[in-house]
Amino acid sequence: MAHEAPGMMHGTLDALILKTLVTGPRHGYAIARWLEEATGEMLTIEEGSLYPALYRMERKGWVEAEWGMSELNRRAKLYRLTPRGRKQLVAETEHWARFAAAVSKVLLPA
Amino acid sequence: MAHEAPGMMHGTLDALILKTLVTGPRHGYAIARWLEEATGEMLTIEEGSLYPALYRMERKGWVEAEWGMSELNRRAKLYRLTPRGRKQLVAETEHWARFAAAVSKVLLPA
DNA sequence: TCCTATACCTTGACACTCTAGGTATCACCG
DNA sequence: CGGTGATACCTAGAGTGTCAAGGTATAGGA
Repeated sequence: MAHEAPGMMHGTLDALILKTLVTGPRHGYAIARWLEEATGEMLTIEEGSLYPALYRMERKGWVEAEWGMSELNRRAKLYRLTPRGRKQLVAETEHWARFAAAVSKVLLPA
Repeated sequence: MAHEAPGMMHGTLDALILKTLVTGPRHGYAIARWLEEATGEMLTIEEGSLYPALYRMERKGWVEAEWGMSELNRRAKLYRLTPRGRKQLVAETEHWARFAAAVSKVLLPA
């Protein structure tokens, strides 16, 4: 649903996408569906954010793309995590944990 | 310190600033210092983000400014939370809690 | 006198997200 | 057969917020 404020995903999108790929290669559309499903529609990736993010991460060497077939036998571009992507995910996860803890400490009543 | 990645504050800055003001009026510089101190240097507000954020929130009616004196008896612009600012803080805090929970659920090991 | 801390301000670049369009294929249903 | 909705990808442009890097001014201490 994402009746959320625009820009809500800012900063965490890469990590979320990378995380989606740890269990194996996935195509873009599946990444978006999986994330929605996994968070009960709480988090939604707009396609206008998703694809640019994937290209960005491909340029950085965090993921690799290859044309293939989806589960429904349709043309799809499959993204696979690279070793560097794995390292990046670890780093971003750690950063998220510390950042979230700090913000929560300030924002949420003790 | 803020050896953090650029853009880290994205989205949460307003809420953090508003929260800083619940205990009473503060001037910009004090807001930045307080937040650093409260998070053990984990979160830092760059001045180039802080002041624009305050003007933004003033325009939106979340805070009100008034020239006065700092604790050190220096000219300082004191910001005070308005009722609308208080409401905004509640909303943003709730949003943060749900957002952080969703992201953590995906990112952090169960 | 010089330096540091206090306190505020602004410009411009940068990065990311989102809106809002678009293409093509396939399955299903009337 | 035509229409519709889901799948799957793509892109241009706008909007926005954050940041880097400059700047001003004053007060106090060395």
